[in-house]
Amino acid sequence: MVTKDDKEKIARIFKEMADLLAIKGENPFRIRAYEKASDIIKHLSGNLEEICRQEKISKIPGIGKGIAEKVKVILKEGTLPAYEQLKKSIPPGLIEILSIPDIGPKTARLLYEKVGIKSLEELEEAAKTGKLKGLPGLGAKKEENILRGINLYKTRSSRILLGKALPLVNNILMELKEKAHPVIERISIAGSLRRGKETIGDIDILAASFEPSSLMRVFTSLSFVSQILARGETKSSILTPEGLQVDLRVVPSDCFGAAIQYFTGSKSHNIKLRERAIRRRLKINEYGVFTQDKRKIAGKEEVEVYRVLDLPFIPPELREDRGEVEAAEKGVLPHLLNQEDIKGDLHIHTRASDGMDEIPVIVEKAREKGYEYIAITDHSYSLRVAGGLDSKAILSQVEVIKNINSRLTGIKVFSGVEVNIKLDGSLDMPDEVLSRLDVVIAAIHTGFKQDRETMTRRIIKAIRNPFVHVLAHPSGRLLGEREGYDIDFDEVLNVAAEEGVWMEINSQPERLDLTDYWAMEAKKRGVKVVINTDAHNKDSLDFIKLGVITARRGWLEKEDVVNTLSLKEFAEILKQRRVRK
DNA sequence: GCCGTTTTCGGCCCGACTGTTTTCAGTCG
Repeated sequence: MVTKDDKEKIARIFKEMADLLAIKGENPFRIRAYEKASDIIKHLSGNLEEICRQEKISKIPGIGKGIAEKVKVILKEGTLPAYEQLKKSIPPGLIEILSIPDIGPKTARLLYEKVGIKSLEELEEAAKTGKLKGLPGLGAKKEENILRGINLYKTRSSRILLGKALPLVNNILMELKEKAHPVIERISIAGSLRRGKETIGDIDILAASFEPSSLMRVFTSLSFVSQILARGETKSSILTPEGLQVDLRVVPSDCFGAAIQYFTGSKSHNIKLRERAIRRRLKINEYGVFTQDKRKIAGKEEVEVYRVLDLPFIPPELREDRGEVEAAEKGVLPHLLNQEDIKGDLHIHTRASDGMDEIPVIVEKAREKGYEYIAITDHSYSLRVAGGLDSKAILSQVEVIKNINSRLTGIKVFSGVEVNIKLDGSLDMPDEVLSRLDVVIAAIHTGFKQDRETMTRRIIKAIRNPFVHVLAHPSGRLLGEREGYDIDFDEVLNVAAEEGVWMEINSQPERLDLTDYWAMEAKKRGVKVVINTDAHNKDSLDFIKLGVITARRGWLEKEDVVNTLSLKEFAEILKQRRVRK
């Protein structure tokens, strides 16, 4: 039985091998091959053992005979001789010091060979006692930087949530524009933030300016700057007091398109484009696309870069080298859904359970957002900590909602529940009550640590209940806090496809669950998705944009998402499901 | 180690910044 964990394990082994080979000073292209293989396998869809058995593994671009063989060995033996061998020649503790800024493989090797450093602790000790300066290429300044880097590494909050980074970068942009607007021609976020990744390592900003040096001067003296890491004519890096790195790159405005393409990444997406350019005897850099006689044929607008490679514009959320370049080439890129396509929110809590607002307040906010409908889904009885409602309370809420609807025009409130899935997979509300609700969302809130088999059976039992419409936050992960449950998600999706149960993309910043990856897998199996906010107050309805970004990263189109339907269409779907029962 | 519109060898994305150099290596994105 091959699981997603096996993919992760193999990916980890290859990444570690890449790092160890780098420290050994091996051929950089061999190292990149391992890194690339690690990335490919981590994001591979389908059953890995099956793919190997059918000899399809070496057909995957980036995986050749050598790596394919190694994957098979790991699947069979659980480990890899070449990897074990490598670990003997280079202490694996060295890998951690590669995370220190300014220390790469060359420096790590130097430290190991000349000073015998094998771990981060030994590095810190050596730097503190001044044992580093005097080594070739290592002066007092570098030693100082290493110590500062270690401190930063230890204190630095790891990656920050997309939902936190977006408001933060808006503040930064606002202050920058306010203080430097005369010299800013164009400005945009770039990097993983623009691609909408669920967590962000650092913030990348790109600007076009005819006076880069004065823009840099303003940037490095903004109110939130606690440390300047680098300051040049075209690139500066600073740290915020929270230890978040913000990079600003400045280019002339006729290069802005090429630069924003370049700085948006991802790295592997860009490498793929550059390889494509080389085949066309073109060269891409952040200043433009150039012919062999150095004539510039694109660069002012991002779309031109794709156009001269005979590709349509590829939305930033897709640029992860997950087949988007190939899809673009064939003209089969998805028509990604937009936030305006969302017509309702089906997972909302009120003061009846653990929410902060009453239904009419939420309705007004929903109306502002242009919604045609919402569903009120408070917790069910067994979730006592959240003030869960029993059958009687839910049924009286149904009457309240009926009453509210009778006075509303232009928007409809559906009554529903977020029913708790008990340890054995049964629901904590009887079917006859569920049958009287418009929308039933099932979710796990307890017993997260069940083993894979038990948890998989539990969830499958819950979504086999004919009254359940949606599985909420299906993986249960909390970014930076909790791993998802141990489940066979392929199996769950297959059952969901059979039963016509929808998978939720929960838009809470720390959830974003389904993940982009599993949203894509759901789509492949014909499982519909619902994008909800799980709002506990009216303002949280705005989190919907995070869910939409996640859906876009999962290649979802309007047709894949149930709550893009108009009220009429959506009510019809609900009715059809009832008939089926 | 991977790959092929220069196809089984010989390439492999490209440039900025820093610190240590007196012309460049290492790191980073």
